[in-house]
Amino acid sequence: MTKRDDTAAPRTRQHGATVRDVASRAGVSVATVSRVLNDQNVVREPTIGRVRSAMEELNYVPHGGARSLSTRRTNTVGLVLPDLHGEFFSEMIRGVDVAARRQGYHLLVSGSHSDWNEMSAVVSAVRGRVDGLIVMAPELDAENVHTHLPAGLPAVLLNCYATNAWSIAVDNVRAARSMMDHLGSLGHRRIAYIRGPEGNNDAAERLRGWGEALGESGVSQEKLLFEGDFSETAGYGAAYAIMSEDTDATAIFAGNDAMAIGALCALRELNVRVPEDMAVVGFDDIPLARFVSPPLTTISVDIAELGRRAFDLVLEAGEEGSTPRHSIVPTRLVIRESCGSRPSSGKALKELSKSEA
Amino acid sequence: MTKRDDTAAPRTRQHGATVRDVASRAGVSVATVSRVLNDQNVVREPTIGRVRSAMEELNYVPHGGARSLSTRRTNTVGLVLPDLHGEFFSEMIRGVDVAARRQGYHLLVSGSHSDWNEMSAVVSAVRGRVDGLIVMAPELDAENVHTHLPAGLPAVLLNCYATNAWSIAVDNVRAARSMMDHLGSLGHRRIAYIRGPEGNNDAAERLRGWGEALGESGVSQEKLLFEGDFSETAGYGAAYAIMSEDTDATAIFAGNDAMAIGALCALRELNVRVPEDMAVVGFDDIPLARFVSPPLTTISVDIAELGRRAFDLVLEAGEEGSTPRHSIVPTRLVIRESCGSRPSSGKALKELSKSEA
DNA sequence: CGTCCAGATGTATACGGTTACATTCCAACG
DNA sequence: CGTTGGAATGTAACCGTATACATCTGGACG
Repeated sequence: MTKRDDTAAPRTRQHGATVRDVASRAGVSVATVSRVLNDQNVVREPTIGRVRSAMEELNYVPHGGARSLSTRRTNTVGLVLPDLHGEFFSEMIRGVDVAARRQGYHLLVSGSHSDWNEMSAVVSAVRGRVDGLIVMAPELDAENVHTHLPAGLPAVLLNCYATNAWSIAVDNVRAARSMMDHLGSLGHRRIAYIRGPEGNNDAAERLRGWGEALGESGVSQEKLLFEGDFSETAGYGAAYAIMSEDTDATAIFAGNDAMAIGALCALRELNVRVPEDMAVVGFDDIPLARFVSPPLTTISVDIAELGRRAFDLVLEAGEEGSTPRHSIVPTRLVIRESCGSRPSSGKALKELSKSEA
Repeated sequence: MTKRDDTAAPRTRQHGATVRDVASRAGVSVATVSRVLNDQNVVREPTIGRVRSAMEELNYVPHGGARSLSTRRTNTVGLVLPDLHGEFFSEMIRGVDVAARRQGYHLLVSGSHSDWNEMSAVVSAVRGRVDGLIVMAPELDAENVHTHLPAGLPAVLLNCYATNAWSIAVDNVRAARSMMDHLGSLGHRRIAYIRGPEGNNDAAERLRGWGEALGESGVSQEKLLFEGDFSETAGYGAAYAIMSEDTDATAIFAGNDAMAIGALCALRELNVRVPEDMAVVGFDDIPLARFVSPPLTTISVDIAELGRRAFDLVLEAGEEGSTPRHSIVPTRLVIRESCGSRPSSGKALKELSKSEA
């Protein structure tokens, strides 16, 4: 293999020009070209001009990958998700993207992982492509995720508490309790709960919030807890169960909006009026929530904000000598009509156009 | 600067082990390690074993960036979008992600670009980080986008026709015509249209489909075309205009579902029954479409499929000697109740649970 | 027993940048 | 006019991997 001749004209090739091409064209060294690129103010004006026009003429675009190898910084964060379906993930991606762009970072997204093996493979595959990772593995044991992450790669766990690891989560417990407070203030004491799937972190915490609040008001969980898996059909079935069993419940708290909407369907079929005969509330504030009848009282989670903060945490985790921190993002109680504390209006469009402003 | 000593034990550093560390530990050369990595079947079994266990012991993970620089392949595609809000982009990302993963590719996402300058900056910044690009620049002149893309980087334009450039688009014209056919078969002749924003490709093509079909049935567009910008409020306003002016329209075809839903709200306020007094149809089949009352007849676009195909096109565009091709993804007419060809049932849940199966 | 050959392994360069250190240049100063 | 010193620029060593080519190894063969 012949040694490369730097002074020759650019070789014909489909790949773009390099610093060396620019250097020889401008009659300077590669170092100078690099210095102009990263505009350190050490190059004299006339030289800068020569280099700039050489870059122009050759249509030079820096090679990000090569730069990364040299600087050991990719300016990219990875976002590893179990799935990409639905509003949650889309908002999450958007939040991270916004924060990343603001700091000049790129975003590498990877979704659709059914198990940790697949995730793990991806997590390995991105070494050298990202400076840090945001990982969401809701069904996995928090401590394990942490130890399975490549050492030295800053990582933030999403919706997942773990000692000795960076993480960020929605304040599910407090949110559930605030919903319980609200229902309590409306006079509800026996509040049935439709829980999310076993092993899901969010589900567990929301359940805990409900249970704690219920206990403090002196009501036993017995007969008030119903199985669910976050799907509409689960909520539908649970509502039927709640109405057919002897629960004395006056309100239904569903672990997420999808189940709440399923419950609403069931109650309508059973001719149970909402909220007059039974209050129904959900969790998540999905876009649909304001359109169902009656509009659903729920907990709003600013998911994009979650994404933004997660990104900031990754940067923080990447700083030398920083120690793991757990961040919690607050939620907001959204009172609509399904809980009975607000008169029915039936105008979804109003709220809709407001939210667009 | 001292020359690196390959035979020494791995230096302490926060960055992971390299091929050299593995090589010296296994008592072989870096070339052999590399060969084991890319398992070419040229290394003898005992050697493979030594290398493998050395990798294990050092917790070695290949450095993707370095590998890319060497092989000139990143196994990454870039997805450049104007925005990340909403179902469309989320599904698009999902579609591309699925297709990419299947082929062992990573996905670099970039959204939230307000103008072409921002996009252009990103497109440049990803040189050396991606093997190809999927670009959506709906408001930009197709020919221009193409010429502004870095030469030699395979790129596929989304929803954007351009001669001499790879592109893929939804078959808006045919879809709009099929909707018109359907309305025609229900006896509608004077069909009002609420258009999307100027300069938007989808909007223009859907409008064309409507106009052509209308013309062929001998009806003038005069008085039947209404302004809109794809927002609910625009549909809301347009419906008011349609009802107050002397149009004789028996059906409203909105350029997208959001406007159709806005129109439904307006008609309800005006006590116009849908579909008895006025048929309303949309375009896109957003999730909400089946939940509004009455459920909306619309055009379903398999956006994830669009994404998958776009990815395949990028790979094709990257092949040596391939010539630009334009791909079109088909749509599906979804008949619900708002057009009047189906009896009202009021059970959204049925369709919902079916779609989950 | 020397030769030859194929298969296994090693050496060194390239990928496209950045940057520590070396060198050059030139004006100011003794 | 020789020195000196700081600014501008050049040289070459890296970043971590892949791979063309060189070298080595050992068995088959004459």
